[in-house]
Amino acid sequence: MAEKVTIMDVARAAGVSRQTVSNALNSPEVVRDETRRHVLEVIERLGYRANQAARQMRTGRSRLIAIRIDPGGDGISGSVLDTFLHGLTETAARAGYRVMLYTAADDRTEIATFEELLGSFEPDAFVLTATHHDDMRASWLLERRLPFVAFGRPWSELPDARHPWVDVDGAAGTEAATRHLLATGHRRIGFVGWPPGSGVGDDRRAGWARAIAARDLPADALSRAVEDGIENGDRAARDLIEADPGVTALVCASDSLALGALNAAGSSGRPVAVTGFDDTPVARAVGLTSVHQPLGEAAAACVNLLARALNGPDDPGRETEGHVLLQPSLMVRRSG
Amino acid sequence: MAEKVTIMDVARAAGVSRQTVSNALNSPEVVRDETRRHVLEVIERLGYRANQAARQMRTGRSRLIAIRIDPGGDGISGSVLDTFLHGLTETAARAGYRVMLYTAADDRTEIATFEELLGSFEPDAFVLTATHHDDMRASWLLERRLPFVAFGRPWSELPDARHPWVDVDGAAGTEAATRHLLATGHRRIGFVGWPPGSGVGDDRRAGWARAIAARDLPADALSRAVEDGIENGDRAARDLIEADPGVTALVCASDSLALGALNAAGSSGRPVAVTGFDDTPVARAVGLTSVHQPLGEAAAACVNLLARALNGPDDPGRETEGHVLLQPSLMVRRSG
DNA sequence: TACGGAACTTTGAACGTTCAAGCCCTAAGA
DNA sequence: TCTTAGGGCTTGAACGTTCAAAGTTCCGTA
Repeated sequence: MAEKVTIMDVARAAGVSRQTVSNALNSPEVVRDETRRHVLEVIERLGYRANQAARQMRTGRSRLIAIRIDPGGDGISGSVLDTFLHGLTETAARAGYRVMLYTAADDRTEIATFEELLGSFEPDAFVLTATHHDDMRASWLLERRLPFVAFGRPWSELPDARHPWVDVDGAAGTEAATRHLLATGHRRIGFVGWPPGSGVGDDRRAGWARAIAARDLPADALSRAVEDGIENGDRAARDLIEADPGVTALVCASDSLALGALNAAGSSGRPVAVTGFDDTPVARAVGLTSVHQPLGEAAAACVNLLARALNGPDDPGRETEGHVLLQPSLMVRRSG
Repeated sequence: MAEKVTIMDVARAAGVSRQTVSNALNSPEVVRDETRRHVLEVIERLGYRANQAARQMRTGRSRLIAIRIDPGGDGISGSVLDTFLHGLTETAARAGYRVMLYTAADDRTEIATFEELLGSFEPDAFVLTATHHDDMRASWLLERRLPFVAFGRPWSELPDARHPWVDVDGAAGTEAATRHLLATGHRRIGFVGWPPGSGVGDDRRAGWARAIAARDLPADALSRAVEDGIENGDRAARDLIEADPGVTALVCASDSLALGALNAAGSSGRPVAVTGFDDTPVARAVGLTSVHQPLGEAAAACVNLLARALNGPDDPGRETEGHVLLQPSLMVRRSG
C-alpha cells in the first residue's frame, strides 16, 4: 500500500501552504523562483502526484479521452485500429491525457455510452473512428458542444460537419498504387472495391479512376464493387480477369480484397499484379504491395487538435475546426 | 452542455435526503421498498448518474482497470491483444469498470507507469500481458499488495508467483494439432518453435513432444528453435524438410513461423502439412490450420478474478489467488 | 401508557484539490 | 512619514459523493 502523499504533506515538508504547492505546479509564474524550486524539489523527494479525482472535482476536467474499440479480430485490417490506439495512447500521455476505452455496436448505443460516460467519468473529449455518411455521433456531440476529433473525414455535406478531423488521403493512396502499376508498364488496370455509398470506399475508387483518367486509359467495365472479404475479392477479381483478357493488374480497396484477388490471379494462369490497402501484417506476410497509412502521425494529429480545443478556447467565438489530411505511402512488394 | 444532475437534485426532487438517494443505489436493502422505487424513478427521470470523481474521492476506488497496449502492428499476431482488449472492455463495463490504456517499452518503464498512475488516476487494478520468466512487474505489484491479474501464467518458480492469472493451455493446443496430424496419417511430424527459455514457447513445444511420445514416435532431431518471423520459419522448415525426407508435417509455435513453413513446404516439391498458432486473420486468409485461443473468455475470466479480488476481500487473510486455464481449439483448414 | 428496539432516514464530516479572496510585506510616490 | 500598489503567500470555501453517527418513526410488548 503506497502511503498516499497529498498536497498537504508536501506543503508541510516545504514549509509553505497548499496553494503555493499547487501554484508551483500549475501556475509557476506566480510563485517566487526560489520557492518554486524548493517546492518542486520536495515534490520530487516525496514522490508527490496530484490526485486526479480531487483535481477533477475542482476543475471539472478529467484528462480522459474516450475512444471505441472494435472487435477487430474478425477482419484482416483489425490491427489498423490497434496501431492507431497505441499511437493515441502514447501521444495523449505526453500531453497529460489518458485513453479510456468503450465498446458499442452501432451509433445509437455509442451515443448512449457518451451519455453514460459524460455522467460518470466525464471524459474531456472523444475520438470517433469509422466515420460515415450522416454520422449521428458527430452531430450529437456537436449539438452539445462537446470536444471531439474524428479519425476519418465527415463524409457528409451537412453544414454541421464542422468539427476537427484527421484522415488519411485514401484517394491519393490508390492513385499512387495505380500510378506505380502504370509506371511498371500495366495499361489495363482493374479496381476491386466496395459498393458505392461508403465515403472511404468511394474515395479509394476515385483515386484509381483519377490515375487512369489522367492517362486517357479505359476504366469503364474494369471496376467491381463487392462487400469486403477474401472470398468476395477472389470472386470479383476472377470475374474481372475472365471478362477482360487484357487486364494485367488489380488495385484493391483493402488487403482482404487484395488477398482474394491474389488468389484469383494465381489460379488464372496469367500474371496479374495486385495491390492492397492498409499494409496489414497479412500484406507484409504474403508480399502484397499495399498502401500504408501513417497511423502514428494520425493519432498525434488527433491529440494535437484535441489539445488545442481543450486548452485554448482562447477564442470561444470561432469554433476550433482544424483538420489534417495525411498522405499515405505505397509499400511495394512482390505482388505488384 | 449537459446540465449536471447531482445527487442533491435527485434528493430534492424525490423529497428525501442525499444519503437515501445514495443508499437506494448502493445499499438498496437498507431503504424501504417504496422509497427506493420512488427514488429510482426520479433518478431515471432526471437522468442522474453518480459522478465518478466524487465517488472516488470518498471511496478511494476509481473503477478503472489499466492495461498496456502494445504497438501491435508489427507482428502478425498483433490482433490477438486487440481482440482480448475488446473482450476486456466489454466484460469490464458489465461489471462497472472501465479500461484505461498505457504504453511501456519494458518492465522498468511499465513499473514507472504503475507508480505514476497509482498516484494520479488510481486504477483499481492492472491487467498484465506478455508475462515472462522473472517478471518484475508481478513481483512489484505483489509486494505492494496491489490487485492485478496476469493474462499469461507466471512462468517462474518463485514463491511470490502467487497471484491470479488466466491463460490458454498452449501445450494442449500444439498437442491437439499434433494429434490431428497423427490421426490424418502423418508419422514423422516436426516442430518449429522459439528458442528455449520463453515460457510460452517451451510450453507449446512440450505439447507437441507429448503427443509424439504418447505414440512412441521419434521426436529427436525433428525440432527446430528460431526467433519468431516468417523468414525464420521458412528457413527452419526448409532445413527440417531437407534433413529428413520422412517428414510430412510441421507443427509451428506461431502463425508467423507457420507461414514461413507453408512457403518452405510449397517449394519443397513434396506435400507437407503445416499448423500454426493463434488463428490470426492471416491464418484464416491463407487456409492455415491453426490453434485458436478463446480470447473473449480469457478476458471475461480476468474480469471475474479481478472483481472477486476487488469486491470480496471477505477473507483478507487468504490471498485471492484463483487462476483459470482455458482450452484452445484447433481450426482445421486446408494446410493440414 | 410507556418503553425498547428495529427499521428507516437525515445530518455532519471528510476525501484532495483549486478558485477566489484576503493578508502581509516591501518599495515607490506624495 | 503616510499612502498606495503590487508581488508573494495563505486561508476559507467548494466540487459531489459516501461513511459514521445521530435522529425519527413505528410497532410490539410490558
